[in-house]
Amino acid sequence: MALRAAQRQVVTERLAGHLLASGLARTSVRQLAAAAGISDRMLLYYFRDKAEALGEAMGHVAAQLGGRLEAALPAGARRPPERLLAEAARIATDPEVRPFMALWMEVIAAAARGEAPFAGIARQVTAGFLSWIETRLDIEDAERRAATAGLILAAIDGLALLEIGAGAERAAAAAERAGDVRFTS
Amino acid sequence: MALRAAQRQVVTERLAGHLLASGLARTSVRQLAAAAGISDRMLLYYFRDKAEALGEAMGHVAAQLGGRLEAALPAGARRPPERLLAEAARIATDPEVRPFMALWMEVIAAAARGEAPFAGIARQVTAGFLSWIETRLDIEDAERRAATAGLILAAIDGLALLEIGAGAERAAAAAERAGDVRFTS
DNA sequence: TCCGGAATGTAGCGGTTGCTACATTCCTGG
DNA sequence: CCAGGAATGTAGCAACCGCTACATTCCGGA
Repeated sequence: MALRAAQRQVVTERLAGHLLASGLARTSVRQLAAAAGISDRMLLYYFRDKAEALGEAMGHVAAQLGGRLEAALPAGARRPPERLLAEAARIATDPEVRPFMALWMEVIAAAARGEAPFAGIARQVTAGFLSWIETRLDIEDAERRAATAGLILAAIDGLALLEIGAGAERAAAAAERAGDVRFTS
Repeated sequence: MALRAAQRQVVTERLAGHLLASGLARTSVRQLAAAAGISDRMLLYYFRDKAEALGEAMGHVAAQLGGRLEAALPAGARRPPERLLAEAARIATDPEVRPFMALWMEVIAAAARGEAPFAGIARQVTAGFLSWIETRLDIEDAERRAATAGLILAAIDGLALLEIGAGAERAAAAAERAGDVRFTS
């Protein structure tokens, strides 16, 4: 039966929604299954193990975020780093994007702890972000472009962190201040 | 007996060392006790519960970091934001400070997940960082100074995140690029 | 209609979690 | 020297963890 594949897809989408809503807090097999509206037995029928289920769900989340980013800031046009930083900061603090950033923080922390499968996911998503930024940056020198992309990504992630530790208003003020940043040379 | 208080202090210091070395990965009561060289029974004799033990240990870590920061960049002199950003980035990527930043990332993520006692710890430490930065910033307008401090803290935290997701070299390149940043007005 | 595999339920295994009841030893003040 | 609290050990509880063996139900093709 292809029923299994179809159900698996449905479950994956529900898991992605659950992760965006609840983060990595409630991610035991039983809790994930409950969130998807199935039994834990079936979750491990659709997926080999917990890591595979989380990996698929995170992949779905990443694809979702990718679509949003593409819509908000289409490729093609290359921007000066100042403008890209300001626009990226605006996007990252957008209420609709906030759940993605919050989840992203947890994934990175789990990766830092060495938890599978998050270490791989973190490297993959980070590389995607960096490439996304680089292709929108009008800096010719590749090395400088890479370093600038890294700094911009750091600023964006840092703003998300600041929001957790100091509240949304403070993060918003800092994001606005990012508009005053200029890059020499 | 004052023995209990003395032992509690020793245990607190050992727990702090363990957290710096291993992060929040191995923080079950039994694992914490083993790291401190005592039985789990005694850990919960010195501390009311796991949260209190972690709270005390994190407090000790924060104090340690505070001392290092004070030594590296004494208060008194106020610096332009560009210089402070560059110096703070240098300190944050210092190998001796790296364990603190790694642990800090995990605490923030745990706070985002709402885990006690990390939510409170995160707010407290973030406020401390922001105040530390503000008192070293030679910007007169209080609002602008606060916003700038937030942005600098975001950049530093973001660099630590980048190190996790993209490796130390990439983070170092981005940190160096931070030296090219200028603030208008 | 019945056979066989897909789909699903039931029950449980061995392990870890935070925490505690109870017993015992240690040490000090009177 | 002994009473009594401080300090410590032993054992275990109930809940949860990821995962699986086994039984059962469902359903389409021959």
